[in-house]
Amino acid sequence: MAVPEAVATALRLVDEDGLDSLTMRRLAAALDVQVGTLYRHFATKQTLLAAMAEEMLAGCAGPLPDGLTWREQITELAGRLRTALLRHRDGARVYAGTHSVGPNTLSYTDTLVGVLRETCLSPEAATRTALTIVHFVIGHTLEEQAAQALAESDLPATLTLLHAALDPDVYPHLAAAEATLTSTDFVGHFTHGLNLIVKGLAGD
Amino acid sequence: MAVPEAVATALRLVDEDGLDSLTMRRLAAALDVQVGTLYRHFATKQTLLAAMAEEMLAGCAGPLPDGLTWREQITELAGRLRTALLRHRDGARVYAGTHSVGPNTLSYTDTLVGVLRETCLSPEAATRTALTIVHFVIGHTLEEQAAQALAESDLPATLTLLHAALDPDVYPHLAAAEATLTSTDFVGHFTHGLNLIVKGLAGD
DNA sequence: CCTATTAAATGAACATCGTTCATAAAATCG
DNA sequence: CGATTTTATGAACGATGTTCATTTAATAGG
Repeated sequence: MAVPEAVATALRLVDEDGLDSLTMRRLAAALDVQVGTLYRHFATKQTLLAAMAEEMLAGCAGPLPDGLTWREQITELAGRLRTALLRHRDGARVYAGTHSVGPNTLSYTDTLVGVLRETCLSPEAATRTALTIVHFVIGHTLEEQAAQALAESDLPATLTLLHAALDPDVYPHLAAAEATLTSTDFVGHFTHGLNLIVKGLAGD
Repeated sequence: MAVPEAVATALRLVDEDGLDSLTMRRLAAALDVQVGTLYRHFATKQTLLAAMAEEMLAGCAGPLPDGLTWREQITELAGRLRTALLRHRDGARVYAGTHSVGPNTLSYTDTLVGVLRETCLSPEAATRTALTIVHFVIGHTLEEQAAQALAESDLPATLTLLHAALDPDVYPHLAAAEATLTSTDFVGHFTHGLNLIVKGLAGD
């Protein structure tokens, strides 16, 4: 049994049945191996999940196209992280549940901080801004994939339940916001939030 | 057995031993009740967690002090959410893992959207901005509490491990960012990110 | 006050989970 | 070829979420 194959298979199982269905036993079965064998390569399930999180970020720090403004570079990098998390079912949950310090995660953060330092930011401000962007992407994608998961089961039920709860007398602003809140234009939401953050950067 | 007491007890158990140790059996024991009894009041553990998430947001939508600029109002509301999540151990994980549509969550979002609509934003932009803020707060607080959890166990190990991995030749910008990345000034990080978002709003 | 009906609590069970470990098979290498 | 190390096995342990037939408690009507 090879570790990289195990990680790839685990990600495939998550894609097929969701994170809650990823079981050490199921992974072992998919690898034609006994459960105990997995524990010779991964000390714990958390270790497995961390390796999966690392794998998901492969390529995210790849070279940026030439001729991009630094604003566009930031947008590109943030978009890459979102795309990487979206590529696998429950990807954001996997990533948020671990604290990876592998090379993919490190070089992604390094690249992001590097771009931000070019924008006349102090090292501290650049780092904090990088954290802000990453946290926003994670928070956004968590909710985006939660909505996807909901769409595969309860969608109409939850939607009408929410609609019924939205008494305009009690929640006047939510009533006006319902269309946007229940919209599935996640690209629009993501772009809006990211622009907000990037716009606030280093005037000029 | 009363539902509100059960929720309060569950939150207390989480505070004491962490979310991973919250078990239907342990909660039942703390309530001097049999496990099966819980399932007459909560269809599933997810339902329990959703009720806990709702409870955590109690008071978050309370009236805002007079005389605040809308920027200050937004900062105040975002800070309230962070504080509410921080008040309980693993609070952010509890909240991020559920999709509450209870009155506390609804009126908090309603209030936030309301403040944002005063800033000459369209209903759609106000809603998207509210989502951005909430997602940032959740992402930030998830990591803040993950760091807290780490601090109660592996802190030095992980820190030296990270330091060893930070080869300045491979990650030139991360090396300069290490001090900020490993800092525990979460208020500073939070304020920085929030200001970034708020600054980008409706350039008055 | 007694009874009939509803609500709530019990306790035992089921399947499944993460994890461990002594043992056996396989691979490596001098 | 034989010794040693690496890897895989298979069975087990305790704990978890959830279900359900049964019993107990509470409630309401005559």
